[in-house]
Amino acid sequence: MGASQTRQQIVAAADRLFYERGFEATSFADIAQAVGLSRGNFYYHFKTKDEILAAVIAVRLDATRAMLQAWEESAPLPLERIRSFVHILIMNRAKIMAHGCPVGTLCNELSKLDHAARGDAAVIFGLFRAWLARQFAALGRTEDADALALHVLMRSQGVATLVTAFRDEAFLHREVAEMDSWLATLPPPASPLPA
Amino acid sequence: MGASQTRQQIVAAADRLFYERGFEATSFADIAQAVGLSRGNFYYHFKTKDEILAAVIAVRLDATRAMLQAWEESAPLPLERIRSFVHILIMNRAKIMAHGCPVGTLCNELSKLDHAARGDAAVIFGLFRAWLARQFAALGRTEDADALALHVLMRSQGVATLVTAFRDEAFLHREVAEMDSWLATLPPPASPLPA
DNA sequence: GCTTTTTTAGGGCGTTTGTCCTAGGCCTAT
DNA sequence: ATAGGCCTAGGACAAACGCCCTAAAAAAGC
Repeated sequence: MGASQTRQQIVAAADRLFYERGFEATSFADIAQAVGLSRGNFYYHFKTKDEILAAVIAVRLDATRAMLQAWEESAPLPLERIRSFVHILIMNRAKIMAHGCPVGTLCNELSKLDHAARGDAAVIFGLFRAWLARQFAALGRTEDADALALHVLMRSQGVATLVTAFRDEAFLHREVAEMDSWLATLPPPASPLPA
Repeated sequence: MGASQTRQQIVAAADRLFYERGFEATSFADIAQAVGLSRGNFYYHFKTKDEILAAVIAVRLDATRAMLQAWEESAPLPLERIRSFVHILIMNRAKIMAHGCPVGTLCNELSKLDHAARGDAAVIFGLFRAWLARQFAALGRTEDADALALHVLMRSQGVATLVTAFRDEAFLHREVAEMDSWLATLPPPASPLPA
């Protein structure tokens, strides 16, 4: 098997395990076993655990960029695009209920560990933030586009955290519906903030 | 030194370390060192790590109950009481920026570990939820009191997560102000949801 | 077909983990 | 003063951790 293929498999397995179990709780052996590789062979592909983390973050960045672009291509209107973002809460509800938001939980963990890659993980949030801000700007909210973007991001994170804690799917649907109707009452007018 | 005093010191140190570094990342040795005790001596007070976790959760439950009661005693109006809750975001902003919300991050971590105490940690959230619901009910929102409670809880969690990721204090103050004005426009009327 | 490079398996390095035991110091009560 | 129970220190335990080396297999280039 080609080295780059093995590398991709390792990163894919690490990506999944870091999400499901957390970064620290996932060991070299866990990832190796998931890929069906010997632990020792790992060293050939990744010298340190931080190197794997960096690769996982890189692949998540790429995946996020691809997702954002796909949303932009499948939905012409900014409002629809923002809804695409909000609705990942519903699409991924099973995983979110079990393990939370992949981005939020990773950022939290790396913050606690005071890990060097802490900022890199936050860049994934930055991607969503900038993309959402562009959509709000396209809606005419150029003044508070970034604030609105953070507001939407904040709501998603809050819903993800509570859904993980309470496993209450009805709450998730209620809050998504609430965000939808909030978005509907939002358009052009540029008042100080949401309201 | 009395055993119960030592026990309290251990729990206090574990409480702090679990918050700052996370549960898994904190070792017996870390806690022992923080208290100035030998690692081995630990076994006399706590047989297992899970036992310490249970004690920490218990102490957090008590602290939360005490805090909620204090808010109730210092503020006669339900709206003021809810504001007391929202404003812990500002009061604890430094710690939240560094380590997130103690409750939310613990719930997230225990979920990933599939830990037995997972549900116990969520009970802390339940305390806030029930208390907030009572305040909303006192405001006349008996129908959707629980939904409103979860909504406020959700916002706090979202703000905490993003503040940890972006370390953006201005965002925190903006969202708290937004929650304040949302609360102000809320009172008696019983519409389907926030708005 | 042979040589060279890439990829693999397996084991072992030292350290740290959670857990547990035991010997002894301290305080109290008699 | 002495006996007893509470508390502590220090270390030992197997297991697992991240990390590293070496030799063989697989693949590639000539």
